[in-house]
Amino acid sequence: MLSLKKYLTEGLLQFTILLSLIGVRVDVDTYLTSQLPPLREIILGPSSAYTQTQFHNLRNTLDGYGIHPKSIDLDNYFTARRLLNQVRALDRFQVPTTEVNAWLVHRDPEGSVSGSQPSSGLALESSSGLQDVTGPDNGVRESETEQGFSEDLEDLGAVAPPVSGDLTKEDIDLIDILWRQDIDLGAGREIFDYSHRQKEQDVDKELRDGAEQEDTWPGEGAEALARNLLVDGETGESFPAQVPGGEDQTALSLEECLRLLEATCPFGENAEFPADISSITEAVPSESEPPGLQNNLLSPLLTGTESPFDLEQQWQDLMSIMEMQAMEVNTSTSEILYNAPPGDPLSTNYSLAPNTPINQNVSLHQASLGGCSQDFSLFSPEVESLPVASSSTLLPLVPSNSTSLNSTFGSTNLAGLFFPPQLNGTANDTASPELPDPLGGLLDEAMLDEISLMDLAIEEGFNPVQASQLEEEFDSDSGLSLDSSHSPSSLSSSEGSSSSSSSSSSSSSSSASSSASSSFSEEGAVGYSSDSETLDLEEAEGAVGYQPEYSKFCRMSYQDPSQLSCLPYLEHVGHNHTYNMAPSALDSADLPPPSTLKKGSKEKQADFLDKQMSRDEHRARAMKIPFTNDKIINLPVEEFNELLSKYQLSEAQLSLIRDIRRRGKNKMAAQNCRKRKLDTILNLERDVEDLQRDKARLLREKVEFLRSLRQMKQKVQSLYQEVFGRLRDENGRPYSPSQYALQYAGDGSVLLIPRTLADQQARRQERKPKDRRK
DNA sequence: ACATATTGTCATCGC
DNA sequence: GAGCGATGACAATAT
Repeated sequence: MLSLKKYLTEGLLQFTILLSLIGVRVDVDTYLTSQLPPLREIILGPSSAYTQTQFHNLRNTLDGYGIHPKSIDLDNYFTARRLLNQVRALDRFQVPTTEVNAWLVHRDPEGSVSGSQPSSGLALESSSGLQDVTGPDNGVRESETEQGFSEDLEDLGAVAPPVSGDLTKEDIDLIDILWRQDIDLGAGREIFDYSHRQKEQDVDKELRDGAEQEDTWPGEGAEALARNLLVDGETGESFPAQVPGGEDQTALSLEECLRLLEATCPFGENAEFPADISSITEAVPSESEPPGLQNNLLSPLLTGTESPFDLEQQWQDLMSIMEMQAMEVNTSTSEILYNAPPGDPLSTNYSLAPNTPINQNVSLHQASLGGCSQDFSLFSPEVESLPVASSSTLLPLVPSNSTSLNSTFGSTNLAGLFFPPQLNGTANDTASPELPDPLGGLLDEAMLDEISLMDLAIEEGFNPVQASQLEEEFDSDSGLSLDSSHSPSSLSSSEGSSSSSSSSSSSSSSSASSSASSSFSEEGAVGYSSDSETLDLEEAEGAVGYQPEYSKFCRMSYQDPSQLSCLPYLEHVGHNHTYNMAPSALDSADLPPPSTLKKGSKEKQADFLDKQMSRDEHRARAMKIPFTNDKIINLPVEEFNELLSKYQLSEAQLSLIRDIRRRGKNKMAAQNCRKRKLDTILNLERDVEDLQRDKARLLREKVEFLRSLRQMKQKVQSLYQEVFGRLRDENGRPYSPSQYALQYAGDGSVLLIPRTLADQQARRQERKPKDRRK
């Protein structure tokens, strides 16, 4: 039964991977959810395990790199953040190629990083391309899948807050209890995400069908399965499965293939990732991929020929199509464009040759600068003298398409479009003022910016090839949702726990906390949870300070809420205040009874407690201050004065008490201040990330626009040349392009006018938009 | 022993 | 003006 199940699981997985490699999208979830519940159980495991997984993920995000109040490890935490940033940066432009290697390290099951971070590795993978193959985690996070790449990453690293934000305090407490139980049982963090859940899953499984203990952990998805890791049901250890025969090698080789694919295409789409390989796509047409979608970029021009449409709608269509294209087309955008499958509208209708100037199989540099030069040549006078040569590589358009041109460019002087004044490399200024070309200004600017775009790209360390490959990660809606999830919405969630810290400081709240990061929220709990951690029982007995804002951190504290229970009197400072406790308690603590066997230990305890006391506490005890420092510090002024009035205190005592109060308050203020400072830094860091992401996305969109613009212009040019070339005078001879030009009228008619007249109109129209700008 | 990080304290400012 | 919080700067302490 064991081998059968394992074989089935691994076989399915390998088959799925294989199918994915050749471009067939396999929606595992569909099968799992709808048809084969047993299969789902086999592969995914009991659903309860998910819950457990998520519970532990709360505490073990990045496998312990998330900040836990019990183990504040900012170094690890920031290391995790750096790793996260690196992973995120993979879809940013400035990422060097070497960082992709770091990504691969994550994937390595034997690697130290992934070995210690099973959960993070998995989620990273699931967001990187195996999502459809790896069912389990996907199932849990299905709703988040559309949030995009970084959203998943977000959930990984600093994610505890958003999750915890949805949890009730009881949930947190439960998590704490589970956590401590795990710790008490000697369970290391590394087993929380894997073995621990494995054990639970095994238990569930035994209860259900008496299954064997050894099984791969379904929650880890394809990766774990591919690793052939087995988990000892008792120890929780995971070890490589000894798969008889060559299965293991097969799995490894498949995984190697995946890695290779990711290395070459590290920003692959989740499901469509394999389908992006055009050759594979050609060999095995993908069912899921909309046919010819990537080439629908030009469809507005084509579809427009059949039905009248408004320009705005057309533009929106273009935008949406480009977005879809950006999502669908990945690293091999150019390949797909030029190795388009048969039946593709672009290739069939336009016979766009691979040598077409609109060569997208180039780097951004080529796409930009080349595009510029191309545009210049496109509208340079040589074109008109070489109509045949140009049109040979261009598209034979049916004359009826001219209506779309009319709709697209309005009353455009086509001659002006293609034979503009030399000073202006673009032809959009020729749009008539009566019916302004909606594309005109935009395109014009876009074309002008194209040059600077390249500079910008270079500045950014923008790898053009990567950029062209990256266009989808954040593009369109996914990118937007990403961004929104990063700043505004994630804010709300993360702030749910974190704003407690920053809200106490009213000044920096709105702006600084407006994009509070989840890390931030964790941070908020750090300083004080550590303090509360050092609290001993004696502190909980009453020598606690009033710290209303800190009480909000109780939820993040691992301590038993029954002890601290977020009471207003909560000592946040890790000091021992027992010196001012009731004489009886004080005696028992500080004055160990002599002549006992435990004298030594008592003394040690007293010394320990003595060391725990702060200087002010020592001073207070020396001055025999009759109440606790906490009262001195945290009582409201009225009560404080009332308290002072109850005792006959010397001037020295009063002075000391006031100093204690001042210092105590200042200490808390300093802690708040430092925490705020840290929060601000983290927020700024996050803002920078968001802005960089936005910038990259806008840059990609711009590249897309320019690309489509060039294509449209090329089509217009080819149409013009097609029409012009077919015109014959009364003697049956073609018109000379140097003497005549076509002018597009607003009513859809095309006029053949002398070149001089066309030039005059072009100049006139060129002036008017400029006047309008002034 | 040294470097670095953390924490406590003081001075000062502004509310 | 007292009280208090915020914060820079420095020192003490911890790691």
